[in-house]
This record gives sequence, C-alpha cells and structure tokens, in this order.
Amino acid sequence: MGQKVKLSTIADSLGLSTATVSLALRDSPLVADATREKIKEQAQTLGYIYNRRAASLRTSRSGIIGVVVHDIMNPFYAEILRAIESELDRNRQTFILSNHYDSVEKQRNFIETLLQLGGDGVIMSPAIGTPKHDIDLAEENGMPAILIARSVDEVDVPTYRGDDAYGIALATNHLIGLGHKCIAMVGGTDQTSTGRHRYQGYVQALQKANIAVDPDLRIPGPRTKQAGFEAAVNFLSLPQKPTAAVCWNDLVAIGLMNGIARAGLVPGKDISVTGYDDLEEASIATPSLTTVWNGQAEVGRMAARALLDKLNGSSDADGLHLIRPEMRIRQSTSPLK
Amino acid sequence: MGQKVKLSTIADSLGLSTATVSLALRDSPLVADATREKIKEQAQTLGYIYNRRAASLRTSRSGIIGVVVHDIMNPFYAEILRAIESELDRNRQTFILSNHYDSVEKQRNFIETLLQLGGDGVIMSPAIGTPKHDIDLAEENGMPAILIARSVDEVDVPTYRGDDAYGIALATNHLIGLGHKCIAMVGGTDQTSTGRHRYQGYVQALQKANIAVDPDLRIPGPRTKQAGFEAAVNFLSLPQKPTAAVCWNDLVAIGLMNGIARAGLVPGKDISVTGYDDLEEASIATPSLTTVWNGQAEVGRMAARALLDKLNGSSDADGLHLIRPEMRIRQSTSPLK
DNA sequence: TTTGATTGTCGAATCGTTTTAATTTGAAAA
DNA sequence: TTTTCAAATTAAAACGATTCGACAATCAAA
Repeated sequence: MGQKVKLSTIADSLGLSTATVSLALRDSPLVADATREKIKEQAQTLGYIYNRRAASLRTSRSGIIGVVVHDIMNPFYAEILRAIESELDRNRQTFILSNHYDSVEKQRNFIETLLQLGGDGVIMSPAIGTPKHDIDLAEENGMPAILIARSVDEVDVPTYRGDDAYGIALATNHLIGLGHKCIAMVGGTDQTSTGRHRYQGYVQALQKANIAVDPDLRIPGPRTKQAGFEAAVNFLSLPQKPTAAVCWNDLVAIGLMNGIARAGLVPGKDISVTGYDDLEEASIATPSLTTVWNGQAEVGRMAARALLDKLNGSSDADGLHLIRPEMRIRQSTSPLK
Repeated sequence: MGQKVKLSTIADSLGLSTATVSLALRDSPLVADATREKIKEQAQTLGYIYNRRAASLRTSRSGIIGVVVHDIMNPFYAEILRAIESELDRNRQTFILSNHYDSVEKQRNFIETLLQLGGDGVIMSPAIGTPKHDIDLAEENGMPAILIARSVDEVDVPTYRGDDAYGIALATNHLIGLGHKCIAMVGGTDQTSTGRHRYQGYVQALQKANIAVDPDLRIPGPRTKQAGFEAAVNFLSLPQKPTAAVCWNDLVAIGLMNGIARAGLVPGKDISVTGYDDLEEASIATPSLTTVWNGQAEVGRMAARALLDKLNGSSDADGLHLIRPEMRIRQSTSPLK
C-alpha cells in the first residue's frame, strides 16, 4: 500500500531520467539495450502500472473504442459483439459497451461520455430515430463512427449490414417454392430502415409470384421470443388462415413455434416458419429452424476492421457495405399439404 | 473542426480565469449565480467537452467501473449485467465490460487495463482457477473488487451469489416428491465452487431420501444449449434409464429437452427435466420449464450497490452474501408414471 | 474612518506521461 | 592530443483539468 509507483519512481531508483524510462518501456530504439533491460526489470519488481490517462492527455490516443447497440442481451447483437471484441482485442484496444434500448437520449449520453474519455472511435447500431446531428457530434470531435445493422438517413459514415430486402425475399421465395400462398410476416417494426427494407423484400417476392399482398398478414411486434410466443394467438386466429410465417428474426420464429406447439399444432408440419439471422440456436431448436444467414460475425469483424483502418489512416471505407444473406434450409418448413 | 474548446477557451472568451470556470461548471457555491449562468451558456454555445482524463489525472476518480464475466452472451450473465448497468447508470458511472471465457490470463489483462485507465472499482465473476493474487492486484492498487456468481478461496471481498447447494436440493427434492428415483444430473463442471456446491446439494438430497447415489448419473459438460442438446444422446443411452434430469441451468435443460424431443420422446411427460436460473426464456419454452429462481437481478443490483457504497466509504460489506433460491414449478416435470 | 467579515475571483502548482531539442558520452579518425 | 560523429541520455515544455491560498471588493458594525 506504499506510494504510487510512477515513471519518476523508476527513474530515481536507477539514477536515470523519466524520459529514458518512458522511452525504454515503449521499446524505443533510442535507448541502449542494457538500459532497457534494467528499466523493464525494475518496473516489474516495483509493480509499476502505466497511467493511460496521463499518457493520453499528452498523446490524444486513448485506446478506447465505444460500442453501443440496442441490447447486448439479444443474441443477434451478442454475435456481432463477439466478433468485434476479438478483432479489437487482437489490436489491444479496450472497448466500452452500452445498450441504448432505442433511446436516442441514452445513446447521446453514451457518445458524450465517450468523448469525455477521449474515445478513439465508436461503433454503433443506431437507435430508432437517431438524428444525423448525433453522428456529427462524434465525427466533429475527432471520433470517427461506424454504423452496423442499421443505416441513418443522410449519413455517409461506413455502414455494415445485411441486405435485408434480398434476405427476406430469399425466405419468402423459399416458402412460395414450397407451394405456400398465404404467408404472414410476423414481428418487427416498420420504423427502422431495416423494417422498411424487410417488408419491401417480402412484398416484392409475393408480387413477383403474383400473390396478392394482404396488409392484415403483417403482424408487427417486438423482436423477442416472448413477442413471437404471444403473436401465435393472433397468427392462428387470422381469418385468412395463413399456412406459413416469415418471421422478423430467429427469436420471433422460435417463440412463434413454441406458441404454435402450445396450441396443439406442429410447427414445421402444420405451419411452416422461417427465421432470420441464423443464430447458433436456430439449428438446435425443435424443429430445427429454416432461416436466413445474416453474417453477424462478418458484420462485426468488418466494422471493427474499418474503424481500426480509419484510425491508422490507412483507409476510408465510407458509405454502405451490404453483406449478402444466404438461405439455411432446415426442418421448420415443409411443402404445403 | 476548429481548435479544441477547453476551460481556458471559455475563460478567455469571458475574461475570467479557468479556476472560476471550473468551479462554475461543477456548480460550486463559491461562484456568483450570474457568473455561473454566463459560463454555462458560453460552454454550451462553444460546444465544450469536459475532458475526464485531464480531470481524473488530478482527482484520481475516473467514474469508470469494470465488469468482467465468463460470457456476456450467456443470458444468465446478461440478466445480471442488465441489473448492474441500471444501478451504475443511475449513479452516472461508466462501465467497461469484458468476457474472460474462463481464461485467467484474459481476466488479468482486463484488470490491468482497468488499472491503467484508473478504474474506480471492478465487479467480477471470477474465471475458473482465479488465484487470490489477481484479486489482490486490484485491491492493492486502490481498486476495490466485488465478486458475483462464484467465490474465490481465501478471498474476503464482498461476494454475492445464489445458495447453490440449497437451490439444487430444491429441484432434486421436487423430483423425488414426484416419485422419481433415478435422477441424472446434466451439465456443468465440478471445477468451480458453484459446481461443487451444486453436486453436493444433489447428492445430499438423494441421500436424505435414501436413494443410492450413482456417479454414472452425473453427466458433466459445457453449460450451453448446444451441450444440453448433445447430452441427450448420452442421457438416453444410460443403462440405468433415468426418468428425470436435474440440469445445471436453463440452457442445458432447454437443450436437453430439444434433444429428447428429437429422439421422439416427450419432455415433461416421458422424462422430467428441471432447469436452474429461471431465465426469461424458461417460461416460454415448450414445455415450459420447471426451474429454480436464482435471483440474477438481485445479485447484480446488490453487487453494484455494494461497490458504490464502498467507493463512497459508506459501508464495507465484506464476505459472502447468499441469495436464497426459490422453486418455480411449470410443465417440464410430472409424476413418475 | 477603521475594522472585520463575507463574497467572489484568480495565480500558480499539481497530476504522470510524452516528446523535442539540447547535451553528454565515448570511440574512432585525424 | 584534438576533432568529429554517432549513440545515449536528459531538461523542460506541453496536455487540460482541480484546488489551495491569496487577494480584491462590498458591506455592516464599531
């Protein structure tokens, strides 16, 4: 519990200057090998702890990167985060994580905190209704932003997400190919860019197959298992008696399947269900879930990479980068009986 | 993109000193109301951003709290984290999150990073095999630690977790009460304190009911849905033909139920299954899961509270604090046929 | 008018690094 | 011995806030 050990503690104990010690610890070629060795050893035995805030005050690079998403508890984001984490880890950046729960205010708070801490950059899945101004706040204060999973209108920073319209069309076409004609779309909102794209993809696939689009077959709702479970009641009591459901994501799909099973029907047989995202969980659900791979790991990895490159000045990948989704066919869909 | 706005920018623009500006922005009663107003307004219009690292260099309080758990993607930890987050948020602390994936080294790295950043405290669910020394590292450098979910031998810092032996006994007794005699225990490891306590609870409950304990009925494994799913094969091919399973947690239980269903049996009817933790998901699984409430939200809230109190010097809740689990009976268990 | 208390403001040192430009050292070349 | 030059080390000025002790101004009481 002695006094705090700092550069000067080491310097004094060896009869050197702090300058030398500082350089030595950072492996500068300016200092003699023997000296460097001695210094490192002494630092070790004294239990020296590098003070990053003092350093970053001088250098204005903090090694901190912020990540803010809707909800880290949601496996969709969790899979992205894991990829981001491993990429940042590899580059010895510290990352600060936050949920915004789609509150623009909470999100702005986070950005401000990050600026105060001297964050080097921020990766965000913007909250619904995020104004351009909030992104600018970060950028103008020298903290580059990268968007994932969602876009923000008029904002040109690097953005990585799946091609939602294309992906949902894959799922819809798969069901149409199995002979289904009455296909509901369950879960999600139309307030996000994602939501609009997905609904579009669904509508266009139906139209291309000359199937009339019935707005009543759109059952919006939260994007959770719980919501999917509860949506089953509405779904099963639709007068049109849909035989299949395109779900917003795997969580909704699994919830819906549970709800269908609870009502005594067999999901995958009586009702075909598709998910979206291809979470780890999709393949072990019962029945295993037919879904659309949405490249979470890709998105996370590429976003982190883009930020690191930007910080190194080695590239500027501004604008939208779409990951192309792929179909994963399993047991939850079957031909119309 | 002008020069960075700092205290002196504001001071100069108003013909005041940085001292006054600093005090005013922090609502010190020392400065006149009119002056304070003027200063705050000016700060606003200039777009001033408080530089926390400069401040904390002087004050040695950073407002940063670290949290490290096995895996934030695991809903068990996610539920704890959510509670911690809301408590810390309320007290305007920033929290830095990390997984350690049970790597002691990654965990130590995190602690070191946190020390470098001047973290005020750390909440951790210690990695398997965490040495006392690593906790001391934090404490000795003035960064108090709080443990959650697991204990570390010989370490006396405040620790919050469920009473595992008691909880697993609840589940085992419930099954015994339903007439089951051949009860397997699925998932988890015996390398953690948690693991040892849970196995103990299981064994003691059996013994008290005069049921012989068969070590072959212990099927250890990872604590994931995937693992539970895969364990089904082993479980179903045990020569003793168990009629019930006490699972390590809800994830394993749900995976196991899926695996049982995949094999053509009906979980909850043919085989009774209990979970542990009472995740949000437990009640919407099919069949809904009989499980043990383990107070994740409580643990998170209390741990955060304890740390904040410690930082304010208002209390020292050293030692172990057990949350008492409760039974949640649902559809996945039924009387022995 | 002087004294004392009160209120509001400020100068300057400090926190622990980094970094530039300058200085010292030591060995080789003259 | 001096000169030259490269290599190794250092002094000191940042970075942007906080805070202590001093100082000036105002006002009430003596």
